[in-house]
Amino acid sequence: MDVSNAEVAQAFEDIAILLELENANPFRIRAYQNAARVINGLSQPVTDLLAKAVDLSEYRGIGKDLSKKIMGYVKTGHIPLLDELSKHHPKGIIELARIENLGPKRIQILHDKLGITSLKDLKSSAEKGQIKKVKGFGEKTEKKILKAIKELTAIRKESRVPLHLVDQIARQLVLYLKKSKEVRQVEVAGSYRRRKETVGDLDILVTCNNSKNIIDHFVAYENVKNIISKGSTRSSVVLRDGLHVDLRVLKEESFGSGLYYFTGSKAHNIEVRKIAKKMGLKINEYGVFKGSKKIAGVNEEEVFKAIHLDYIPPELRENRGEIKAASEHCLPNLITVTDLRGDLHAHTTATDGKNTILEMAEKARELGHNYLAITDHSQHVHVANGLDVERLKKHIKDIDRINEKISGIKILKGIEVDILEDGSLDLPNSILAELDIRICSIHYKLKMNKKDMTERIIRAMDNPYFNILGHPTGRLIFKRAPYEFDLEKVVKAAVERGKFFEINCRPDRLDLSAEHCQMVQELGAKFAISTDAHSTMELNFLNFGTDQARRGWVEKKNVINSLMWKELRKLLSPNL
DNA sequence: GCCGTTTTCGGCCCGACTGTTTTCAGTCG
Repeated sequence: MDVSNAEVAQAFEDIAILLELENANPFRIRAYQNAARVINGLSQPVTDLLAKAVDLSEYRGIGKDLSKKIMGYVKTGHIPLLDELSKHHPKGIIELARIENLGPKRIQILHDKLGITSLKDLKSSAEKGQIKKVKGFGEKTEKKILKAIKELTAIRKESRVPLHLVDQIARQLVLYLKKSKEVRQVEVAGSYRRRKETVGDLDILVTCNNSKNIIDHFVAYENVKNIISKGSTRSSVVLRDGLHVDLRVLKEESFGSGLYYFTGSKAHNIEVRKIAKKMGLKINEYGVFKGSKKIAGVNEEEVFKAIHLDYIPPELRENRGEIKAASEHCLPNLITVTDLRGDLHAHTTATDGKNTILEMAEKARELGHNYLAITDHSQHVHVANGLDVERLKKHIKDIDRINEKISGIKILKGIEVDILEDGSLDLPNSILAELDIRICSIHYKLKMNKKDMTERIIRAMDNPYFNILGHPTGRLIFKRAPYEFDLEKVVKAAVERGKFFEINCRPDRLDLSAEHCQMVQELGAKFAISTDAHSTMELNFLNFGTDQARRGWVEKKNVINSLMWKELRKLLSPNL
């Protein structure tokens, strides 16, 4: 059966909820939650791994039993334990756990006392005022439940927001917080700081002179829709656009340990705290402690040092091997945005871009680029006014002219040429030969079967003029799944043929994903981090792709646009 | 259910806030 990783993870999460309802061993429950997280973080579908006879129990957090359950699920579409648990509990009970502040204990109580087995039941009981009468519940809880139901049906649970949108919200909020005279340090932690492609909520940390005043200032922010909690060191609100924001007030001597703690990820933190414990240390948001003596906490560097680890950049903190690497002093030398010497994918008014070659060139020069590749669409992409041979010839001359006119930057003559259904390229080699760079992308016929799509891409790579596979998986965040193909096969073919993979910086693409970056690098291939800019403003996107690359452990030596044009040029010459 | 420099049994990260209590359980991150 074709079972996606998300489905396997969901099944394990459901099992965890149902086990909680049965008062099962809490560590057994956690094992299912852990495994769900591990599966969600895999770079390849479990179905592929199993097809290659990979032993899933090699992954930390998946043991013999769960590995067997996954195999069974892939084979039969069922997990007997889940089926069994589902028999004991009404169908609607799992969705109850999605209501805020409603956990397994309270769900069980509501079930026992009021016979509630679904969201619908919950809603009607709350409306009738029955819930507040149950021991342990009260007026406020009942109101909260009603509100949560309303919100859940309004926005569903898919409340993660793309990083680039959160970026803007976070910047504004940080500026607002800094307006208060009480504030000394402000830092956004959480998955935002780890630069995940989507963010669930914002965790903001501050140090200040007076914690009550800063929390009052925080909840008074004009975009706050409602206040969830407001204590002496912590407050939680929802902004008008639906984003949850937590503010935590820290003491200056604990800022580093607090920042570390709230940056996460949770899986990373748990692992590190286990290590600390083995060393006889305790690590929490207030510092690293030996007995009652605090030995670190002012900054993150100090925290890492205290537990004998090299400094781990936030983007790597996912418990995917970074802790071991840090203890063995072999963390990757991650690419940074300032390592990049130029941009290898941009469009102009010749096709579907908003700015001219000259405008794009000037902006790229302003950004300090050594080069900018102009890579407009090829003829098959009619909707984008793609270039045919004649128009491309003229385009090449136009670029030559701009190069004569402008100094301080090299404009590369390029194309984003379509990979056609049969694996041929959308323009003849005779014209491709006149270009400095060729990005090859798929824009149509996305729904081919896996085998055909894999062959289509590899056949394209057989063309000596093929340089870079553009937005390699075609996914659009929240909108479109990657097309089906065997990435591993394609990477191996690319390595043999000297072809490269784009890390497309557009916030709605971020293609390759972090997990894919890691896998592609491990197989020995190299990357181009490119904006795919359709306007001068979008030339600023480089940081989003770089964040993604860093999350995928990508090293500077494996990014071709970290080279100056003189060096890069050799890598792009056709292998005839 | 997972895991192993306490290694095949016996542990498993840690604290804040809320609401309902009158000392704490439940939930969350």
